[in-house]
Amino acid sequence: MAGDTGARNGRRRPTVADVAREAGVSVATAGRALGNYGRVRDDLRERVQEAAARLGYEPNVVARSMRSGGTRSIGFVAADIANPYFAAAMRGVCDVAHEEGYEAILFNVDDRLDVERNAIKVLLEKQIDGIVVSPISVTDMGHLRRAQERGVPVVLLDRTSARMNADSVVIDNEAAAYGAMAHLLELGHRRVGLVASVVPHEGPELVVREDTGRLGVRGAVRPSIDRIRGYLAALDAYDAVSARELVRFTSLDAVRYAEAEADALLMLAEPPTAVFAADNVTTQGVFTAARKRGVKIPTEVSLVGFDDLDWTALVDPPVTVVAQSPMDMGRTAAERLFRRIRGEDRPGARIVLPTRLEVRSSTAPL
Amino acid sequence: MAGDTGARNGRRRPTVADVAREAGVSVATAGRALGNYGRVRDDLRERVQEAAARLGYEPNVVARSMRSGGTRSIGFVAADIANPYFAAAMRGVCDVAHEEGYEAILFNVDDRLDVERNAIKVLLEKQIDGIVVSPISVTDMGHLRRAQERGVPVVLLDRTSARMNADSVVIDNEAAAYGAMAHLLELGHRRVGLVASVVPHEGPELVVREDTGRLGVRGAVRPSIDRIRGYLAALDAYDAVSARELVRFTSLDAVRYAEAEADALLMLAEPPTAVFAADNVTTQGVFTAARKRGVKIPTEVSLVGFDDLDWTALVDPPVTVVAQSPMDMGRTAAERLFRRIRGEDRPGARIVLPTRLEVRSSTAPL
DNA sequence: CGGCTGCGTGAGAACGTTCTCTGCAATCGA
DNA sequence: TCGATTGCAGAGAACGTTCTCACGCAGCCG
Repeated sequence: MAGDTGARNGRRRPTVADVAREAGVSVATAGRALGNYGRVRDDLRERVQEAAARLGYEPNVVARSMRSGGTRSIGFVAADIANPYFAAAMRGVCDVAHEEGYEAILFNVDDRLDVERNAIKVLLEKQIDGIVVSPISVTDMGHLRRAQERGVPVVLLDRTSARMNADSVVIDNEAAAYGAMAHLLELGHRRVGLVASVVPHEGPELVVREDTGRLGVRGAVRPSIDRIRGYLAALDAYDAVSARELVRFTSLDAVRYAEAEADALLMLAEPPTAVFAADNVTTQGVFTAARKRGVKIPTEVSLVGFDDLDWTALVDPPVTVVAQSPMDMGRTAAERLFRRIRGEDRPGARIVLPTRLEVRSSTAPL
Repeated sequence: MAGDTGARNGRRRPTVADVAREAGVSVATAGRALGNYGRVRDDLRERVQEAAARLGYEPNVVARSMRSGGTRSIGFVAADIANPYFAAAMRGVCDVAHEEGYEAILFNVDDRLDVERNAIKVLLEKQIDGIVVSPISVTDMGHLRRAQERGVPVVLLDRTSARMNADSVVIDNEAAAYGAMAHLLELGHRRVGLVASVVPHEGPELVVREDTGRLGVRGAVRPSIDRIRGYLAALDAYDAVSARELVRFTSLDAVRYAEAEADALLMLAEPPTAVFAADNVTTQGVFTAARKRGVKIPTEVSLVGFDDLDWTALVDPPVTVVAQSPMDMGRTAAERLFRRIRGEDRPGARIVLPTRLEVRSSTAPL
């Protein structure tokens, strides 16, 4: 039985030609009977199907793709599939693909633009029918545009880009952040810190506005930057402290950087009375930092996080978070993609899914 | 710009023939120059490559697969990709695949055997080169064996089956469970509950042994059953209470069932002083149930869980868990798969990766 | 100078499917 | 009864790549 674990054994897989010979008909007829196209007399169809069953015939999808040009598979490209956000999105994309009779091919790009470019290239070579991508950069998208020019539809997940005419599925990051901040500010907090993950070379630029002396932010339209924008807008609206030292950036990949930044924030001479963590990695970082330093939540510092992951409800105290639904986002993105694949051709739309502020016990009045 | 979002535009993608014509050589030569096989004179190779660049030629992988028979992609089939365990495993599989120049196609089967069978069928039709699968059933594996017979190697993840000659990558579930239990029993606990997820129709059968009156378990070699076995073995070794009412089964999909079972366990007239949760879903269920009922961990009940997920270290108290590394398991499985794909042909091996008992604060002396 | 070797090129087949086109036979209307 | 029409089978091309084979040419040796 040693030779049975997967080495090709001699017997060739039967093809349409084999079935045709077995059934005593032409290849064309066998093909029609098996592939359900054209017209075949009933008795012949049956004879062919019996022959196919006898030989254990299974169609060769590669050959089919070769003729048809389509592969009935789509690509999903994301920064890190082990991140619960993307895992859930992937799940949504996958489900819709299967409903449509398609398969999903997965690419992990680890926040590296060159890897993303290569992923798109490989997907195009594989003659994929469409791509759902959460692009690393929203400015450098030549590779995505090339896909479109090749006739392969692209849908952006969690990002929008002005440089591309494509559907995108996002949440209103600025409004969500504003809502989270409003909650803290209504509770009376006036000194609120921010910890946000940013992409190194596309990081936001914090500026001091000349007229008011308050902070502003410049940079492309990205989730993190929009959230920062919402944070600053809320500070302005409520006339709260707008200070550089209260704003902390980390890179997205590691929790421990987030934890270090959060720690520095909490240890300021004049520390914030509340913190808004702009994504799930920093949320975990702030929570951990506070616990390690023995800073009590919410009595000493209030916390609003981002993303309703399991743990945020399990910890003590449960964390108030901005909840979004990555699985729905994945589903929606895939649905839009299939509309394009079916030939719908209209200008790219920006689809905004709702968020919800899940108020729990990590926030309290000042 | 409305026509630019993905609809096929007239221009056909250039093929080797186009490049050959442009370079003024034969198709064969162009193919050799582009595909890096055979021998081509240097000046011709250059001319071809320039022509290819000029036309924007990109190889058609489908046509290549058609000739070669291989697709340079592998399939990954798992119950639920949104489950952190499988997401991490997927990550490992994906990484290795990319290192080897392969892609991974993902299938979610939602704990349904018919869906799994169909997934395997589709993967075979797609001429996939190999499959990593965490099969739902360890007895009904005809579909997996058929894949092997077709020459497609299969590696089992997190499961072993006596009915199949395939590599499998697992942990020693019985030993891991025994170790977790030994920890509790050494702390003096003698009345220890168990909550485990099982697959409905393949569930373990709990039996009372005639000689000793103590519990035994019958059933296929599955993670959950092996863990139950380890639990019972430890009870016997330490002469602890072996009682039916202390053993609770739930189905794998929902946390709330686990929570209900855990609740029933904690509310027994004579409740356990410690609980072993045999997987990550039940761990969360037990933790939540205890909190909702106000049962203090570890003072009123000690808890050992399974799987070192983020939240287990973040909650209060941090949970003692059996830690495994699904990402390594995914990597290892993929590595074995590629050895088979490269032609290695030897009897299937059972590869056991280590586990570690991560002792935290949810366990205390009786 | 003829045969041998080795290199590099081109023609053409092959992979397995689907689709187009031709042709045959039966049916129908005039 | 004849021509037009229809239904259906079969031959063969096409998809784009890779591989096999044959051939031409140069260099070498006997």
